[in-house]
Amino acid sequence: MNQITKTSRQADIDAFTAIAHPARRQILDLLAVGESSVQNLAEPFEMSRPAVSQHLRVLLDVGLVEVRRSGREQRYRLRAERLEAVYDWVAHYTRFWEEKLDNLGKYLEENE
Amino acid sequence: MNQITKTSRQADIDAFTAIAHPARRQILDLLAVGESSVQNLAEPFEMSRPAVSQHLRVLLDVGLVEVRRSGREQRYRLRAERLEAVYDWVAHYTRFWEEKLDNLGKYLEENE
DNA sequence: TTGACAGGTAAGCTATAGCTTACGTATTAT
DNA sequence: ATAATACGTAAGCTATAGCTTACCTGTCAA
Repeated sequence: MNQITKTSRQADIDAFTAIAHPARRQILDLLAVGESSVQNLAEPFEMSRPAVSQHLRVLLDVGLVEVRRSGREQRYRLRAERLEAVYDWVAHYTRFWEEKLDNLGKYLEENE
Repeated sequence: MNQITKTSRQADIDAFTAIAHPARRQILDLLAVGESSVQNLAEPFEMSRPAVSQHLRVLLDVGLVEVRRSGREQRYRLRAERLEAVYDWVAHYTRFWEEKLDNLGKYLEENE
């Protein structure tokens, strides 16, 4: 369409979409341990390294990771705060199964 | 490929994928209030009713909702427990921003 | 019983996610 | 200088998500 569309990161894809793919969740899990190079991140996967790069790009676009250069490596680091919106959304639903746990608790108390 | 593939619910798509689409999250939000008919669920959306039906089908496939017939209505109801896996995954990451909150708390204490 | 209502599903289309291979570009090692 | 390493990105392909319209079935109302 226009130049901006071409060059800008697409901000319209959100964290929910980013974590929908299992490979991207796994990448985040790896980064939760600590900063890592692409090589390192790509190793556990069956897919090609460029494929992993593309997943990293998605994560970068939504701000779930950040990069810095270190020698000839690109070191990726987690930015978990961007998961907060997801957490907030799901957290609202916890009451549905926690209620049941409460009920179970009551049941156990009353039938002891 | 085979008959089973044709007729069976595809179990390979998980809750993460199901909640990736904003419309499906909104549907779940509506159902969090209470059971509802398709009509009712479809009303807030721009898209056609069949489109909503298809989203409901996805939610049904992953077990996030269940249906029962009531007269000529199909009443959908939330099964939020299926979000527990999602919750568990994201919850692990809360420490990343809660740590920061803790640090802020300490800072405030120490500088009061 | 005939029509209106509620909703699922098939068919068909478009856009794009996700992968591959091939190539370009920094950076370091020799 | 040259080769090797560590990436990113472009090009191109396939599969499918997500939508539409059209049609079908099941239920209640007249």
